[in-house]
Amino acid sequence: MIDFEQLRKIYLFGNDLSFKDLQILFSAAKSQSFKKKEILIHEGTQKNEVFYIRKGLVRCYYVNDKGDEITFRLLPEHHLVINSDMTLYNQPSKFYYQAFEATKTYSIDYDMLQSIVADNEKYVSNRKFVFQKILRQAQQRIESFVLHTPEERYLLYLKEFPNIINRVPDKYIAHVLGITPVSLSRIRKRIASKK
Amino acid sequence: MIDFEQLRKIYLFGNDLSFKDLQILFSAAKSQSFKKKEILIHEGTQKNEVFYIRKGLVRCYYVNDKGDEITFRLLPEHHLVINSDMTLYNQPSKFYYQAFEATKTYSIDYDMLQSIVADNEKYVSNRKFVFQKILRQAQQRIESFVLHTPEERYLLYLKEFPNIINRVPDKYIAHVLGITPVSLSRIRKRIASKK
DNA sequence: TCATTTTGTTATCTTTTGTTAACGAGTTCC
DNA sequence: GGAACTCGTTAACAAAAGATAACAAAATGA
Repeated sequence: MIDFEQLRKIYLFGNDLSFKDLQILFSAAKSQSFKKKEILIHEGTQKNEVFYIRKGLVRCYYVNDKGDEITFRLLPEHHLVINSDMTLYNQPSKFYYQAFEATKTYSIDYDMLQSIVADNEKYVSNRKFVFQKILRQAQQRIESFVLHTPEERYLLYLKEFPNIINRVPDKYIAHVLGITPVSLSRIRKRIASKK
Repeated sequence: MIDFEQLRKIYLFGNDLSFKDLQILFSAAKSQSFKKKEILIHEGTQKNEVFYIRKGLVRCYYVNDKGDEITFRLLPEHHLVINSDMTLYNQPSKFYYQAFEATKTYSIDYDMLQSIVADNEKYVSNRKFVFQKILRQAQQRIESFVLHTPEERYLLYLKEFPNIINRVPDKYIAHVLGITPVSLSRIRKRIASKK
């Protein structure tokens, strides 16, 4: 059974790609399923695979010197999982990317993707579109750190990712916001007492 | 007199662009000079001009509700000044971009740049290269907020931008790091007392 | 040169955060 | 069903940060 809503979302992820264009990508991509807690990208790996999350939620985290897991970002449906250390620095991944829910993806080797893109003008303009989308997220996140307090940052996150907050423990959100879980708990209490 | 060192830097800014390729760009770009405190991009502007800083230093800042100037980033030579609100959101600029030193630039209208790029395959691959460079900086900055303390963040900034710190007041650096000038002063004292 | 402004530091006080530990409510797993 | 683990909250204390003001040094500008 075809899930048209999902097809539409996938279609809208790109910019002006026809279904035929998407078909080329799909034929090169493979469909994968991950159980909860399975690792998509392992720390230290030099493998450069790009995942499109069809369903589920992926947690990107870093393990520090003390062995603590610091959640760096949370990726829900219709987001891309990219080994950014490989893509940007050609270095092994600092991060683990772990399915936090049962997750279904389409995935494709990064170099393969590049060569497909290079062959098709429409993909090139689409790449620009995707780059811009990623840059928007990055820019917004930096602004939230520079221009806002932790409390404002939390409220902004709630507003921007309402579909994430009830799916993961608060401690993950805390780390994403650059604060500790205890601190987030206090912030929540403070917000509640204001209303 | 041709400044070969500067030519080399400009050349290296791109990826595999020949001098002939650069010439096309140069002929479409204009050379501009800004005195200290002159504004390159005004808050609220919808003009989308891209500047390559040949010489000097540009301060990007935001004016908050109270009228305080919050420095968002500092851009030295061989960096790009981009109206990111226009480029990413098609919205008027939240920020001012101001020459903090006497500054010389090459500039070009963003849409013009896009059409030049679209006409030349080498520029397209170069655009990817520049996007990646910008993304690297963004990623690194986000990591510094999530994974490091303000003190570590300051030390990282010193290491990464040694050519900026002695050219601007510390209070600008403080805001870029997401802390107050008073707090940065204390951090500096703490660091000094450790040694 | 001299007055003005800007900048960095310091002090004081308040608020917030980090750290650690404890507790209870859920959840998971034998 | 019961032991073990996870999670959010709270408490207590220490450390750090924000806000504000005061002050001196440095930079700026007429």
